[in-house]
Amino acid sequence: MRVRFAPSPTGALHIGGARTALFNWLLARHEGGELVLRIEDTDRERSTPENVEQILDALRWLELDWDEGPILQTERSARHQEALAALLEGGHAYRSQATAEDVKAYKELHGSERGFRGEAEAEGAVRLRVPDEGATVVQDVVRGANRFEHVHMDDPVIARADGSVLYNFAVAIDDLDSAITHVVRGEDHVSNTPKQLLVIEAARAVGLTDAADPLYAHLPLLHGPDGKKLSKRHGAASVQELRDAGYLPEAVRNYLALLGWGAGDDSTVLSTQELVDRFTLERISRNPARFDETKLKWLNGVYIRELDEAELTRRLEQYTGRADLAEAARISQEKIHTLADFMPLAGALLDGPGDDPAARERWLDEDGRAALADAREALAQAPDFDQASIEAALSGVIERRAAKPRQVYQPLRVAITGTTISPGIFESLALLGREETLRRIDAALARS
RNA sequence: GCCGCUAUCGUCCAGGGGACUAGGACGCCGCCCUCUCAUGGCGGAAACCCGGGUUCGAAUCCCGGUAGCGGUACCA
Repeated sequence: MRVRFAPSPTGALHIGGARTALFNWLLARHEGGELVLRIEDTDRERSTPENVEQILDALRWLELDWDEGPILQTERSARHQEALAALLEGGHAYRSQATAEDVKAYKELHGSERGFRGEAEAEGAVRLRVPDEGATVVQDVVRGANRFEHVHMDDPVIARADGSVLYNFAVAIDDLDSAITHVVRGEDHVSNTPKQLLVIEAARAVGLTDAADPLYAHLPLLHGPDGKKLSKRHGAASVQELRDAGYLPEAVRNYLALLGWGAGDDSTVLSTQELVDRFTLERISRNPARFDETKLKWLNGVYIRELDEAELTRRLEQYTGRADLAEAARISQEKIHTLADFMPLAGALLDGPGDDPAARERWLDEDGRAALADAREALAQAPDFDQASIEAALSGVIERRAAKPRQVYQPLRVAITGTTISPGIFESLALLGREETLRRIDAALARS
């Protein structure tokens, strides 16, 4: 089995594209086949080296590797020209100067359900000759047989007047030459498929190849939470935005795999290895799915909690660009859902307290300050400053004051972090160390 | 307009003629745990688009409607 992922480099890799890449990758790995990466860069305006690099960058981050390529479609133009000439020569294609307006006029004359047929001319764009009779049936692994009557199809333009080839032609020739057995791509390509199949048939007729048609599998499209096209206003819409939002690639793979595919039982958390083991085309759904970040966030939290401390530390250090995060990472692990959650939670321990007036007002009133002063003394005299000693010292304070735990812990928390939200209080104090803890408490007490 | 596709909780995924009183997950609500935030545990609300037909029996098959989506480029 040979599959391919063939994005057009129009910028960052969209989530829909990432899902397509993932499904191809899972299929190739499941079957022990090969994945070919091809860049569809025949649109010269939009295809830049920077955009190509963005695609590669996204794929690398997702840890989806490929076995061949990247093949740049534009680098294959000699072969495309050869194939184009052969189709022209064999009468399967013809030059025509017909414009979009001409096509429209033709249809008004012959009925809108009647496809455009042109006359061969000496110059002009190249159109593929679609037979008047019959139909092309796309055998789709996901959606079954789709029948496209030839009468409804326009003779598609396969090369511009200047000779440069168009998408539907290049794709067909490239898939053939790469010996692709399964074309797995988005549903937006279904109506392109009969055109590509017709190109393949013509290529075979003129002896360009003797390869069989690839099998097609069209994936249901991905939409935003509102059912509309996925875009930036839905939050993250590209792989790089997901990375920036602090998601883990393994969580993204797991989540994306669940969009348009199910393992068949009720499992939701599936490691990449399990995904590879269980993935089949047959289980792909036909319904469009919505990309909902809340579930991804939950899943990401699951994966973060599964990381060992060293690995979480490594990821956080890479994400934040900071060093020595081990201790803070350890005490934050259970509380964060994304890498981006880390600094808001634990940043104050690292960089000094923030300032939340509401928190101060609520917890550093007269009672709070008294509790804080008591806690300061207990902490100053604690025999040790590890988590257990801190807890023991503070328990004593609570007992003496006949207070509720929070009446001591919250003022302390506000004193050392400036806010009401932080990792566990004992862990936080231990991380700060006795000296820094006392310093912060004194500073809070000295205020106002 | 024309061509094509799709339709199960708010969302994702199961169920594909009787096992459905329709299952799991996220989210939501409630309770428990608890130093905040989380985590964890327990419980709850929540769906077969509508109308016909086939059948002893339909969420499941067929037809129609409706809705949504894709395509309809000398873009990919």
